[in-house]
Amino acid sequence: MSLPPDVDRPVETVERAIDIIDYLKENGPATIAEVTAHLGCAKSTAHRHLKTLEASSFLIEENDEYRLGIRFLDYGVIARDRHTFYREVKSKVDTLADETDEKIWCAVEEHGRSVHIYGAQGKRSVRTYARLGHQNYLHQHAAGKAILAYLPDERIDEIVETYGLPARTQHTITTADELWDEIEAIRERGYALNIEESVEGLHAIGAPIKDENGTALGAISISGPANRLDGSFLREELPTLLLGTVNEITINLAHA
Amino acid sequence: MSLPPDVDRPVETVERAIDIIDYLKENGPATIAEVTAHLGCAKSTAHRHLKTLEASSFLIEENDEYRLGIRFLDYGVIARDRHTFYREVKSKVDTLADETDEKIWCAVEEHGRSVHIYGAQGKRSVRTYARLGHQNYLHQHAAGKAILAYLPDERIDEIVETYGLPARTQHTITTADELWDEIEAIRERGYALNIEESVEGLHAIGAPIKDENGTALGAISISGPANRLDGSFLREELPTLLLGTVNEITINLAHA
DNA sequence: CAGCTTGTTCGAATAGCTTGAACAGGCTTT
DNA sequence: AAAGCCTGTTCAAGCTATTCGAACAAGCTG
Repeated sequence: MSLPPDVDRPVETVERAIDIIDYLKENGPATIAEVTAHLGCAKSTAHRHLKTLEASSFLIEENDEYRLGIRFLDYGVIARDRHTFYREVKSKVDTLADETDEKIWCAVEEHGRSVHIYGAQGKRSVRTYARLGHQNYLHQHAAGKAILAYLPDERIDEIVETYGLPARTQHTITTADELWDEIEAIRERGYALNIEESVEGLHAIGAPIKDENGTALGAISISGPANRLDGSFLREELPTLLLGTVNEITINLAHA
Repeated sequence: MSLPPDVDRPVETVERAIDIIDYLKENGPATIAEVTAHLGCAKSTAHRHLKTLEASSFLIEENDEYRLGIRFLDYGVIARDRHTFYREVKSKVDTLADETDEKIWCAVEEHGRSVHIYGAQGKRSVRTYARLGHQNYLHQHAAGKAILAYLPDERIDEIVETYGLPARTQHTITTADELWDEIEAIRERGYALNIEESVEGLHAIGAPIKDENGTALGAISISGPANRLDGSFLREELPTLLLGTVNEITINLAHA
């Protein structure tokens, strides 16, 4: 919960190791020379770090290049499976995908951002930038906004202050005033809409899964092309379907 | 490739951080006190490490406990998506699951072990210990044995020497002689069988996906209950189906 | 065969990690 | 209400272990 901490005296050696991992994540496989240049340190230092990370299979050496190991999947899957409602949500999300034939995402909040922990595609579902495990800004998409609206007000302020409101498309919410109006609307409706705010031509609706205090634990969204998800389908039929599913999940969670 | 290296002078501070991550992976969420006890170090040291890892969202603090962040999924999914044949394999595996109604796994080899990078379930597919991202011994299951048989002989020796041949069931191969006989058989047939070697009551067949040199890059397996996967279905129909799929993938890879 | 590049090893210096004690805050207990 | 006992957190000092840079080995290229 909360936000990533500002550590007074972080363990710099560990930060360097994380820096390497992040570099490989962003830029793909790299040689020692490349990593050395990125870190701005001695070649021998980079070498020692890479070999240490390789010993635990976090990194794999292939043709004189280091890359991220599939081992990360193991940790990610375990983290996901331990999430309170993942198992509960999975089957419902699969059902929703079958019923709507559209793309369904389930997201949870971590450190003031949203992470997609499960996705199911219907027959006609579109591919977007969204990816399993990817961190997103809460204000940029339907599931994120649904989560945001059901967090305590002071928490929302904190998050906006920390990350700002960067735009993705020309429809993305970029000012705090707009955001609070939107949150008001979401709280009244019970669900969030995303009208081309994350991807041009893409509409979506999202609804929160709440704990016993009414605070959002995560959210589920349905997304599809703007021309298909529109009018009463987007604003009446889909919300009914989605809120029904979310309601079932919430009840099951309360009795688990 | 190859095996995890024996590092001469590893970065011990990084090893400690990995130790924390592994502890949380094995034992679930833990308090600082618990981590301190596990590491056998000062409370302030554990604190500094935990906060450093939390700053990058690898760990998340919740109710005075630290747990693995869903962020690991991000790294894992990226590592998987970059794998040469993942995209190629995924759609074929989905098709196989539809055609057979059984559980299909796709595994790759890393550091002499196999990792499941994708799984698809058919309507009747069984649930086993197998999990996405989980590391397995190559000799214990169909996909692993298929990979093993198509590695260079000296590599096989290395792997057996490093990890030994631990048993899972009473049918698991546990001696080098048995293993070499099995490898011989697999090389002749072109596919591997798993007759209750990983789970009692579970049969499976696996076939390798090879690069231009004939070395295994990974493998695909079909598994199901022993009573259903048996006789000519297991030894004729399924192999034909599986080898056909694997062949398609191999050809597509060669022209990519 | 020389010259470049790569990855790897090793000793010395000093940066920074670890420690243990002390502080603050939230519980429960008396 | 106060005392006690947990937590998590901070800080200065000592010494461990990281970092550096140079030297070595090995593989390619011209």
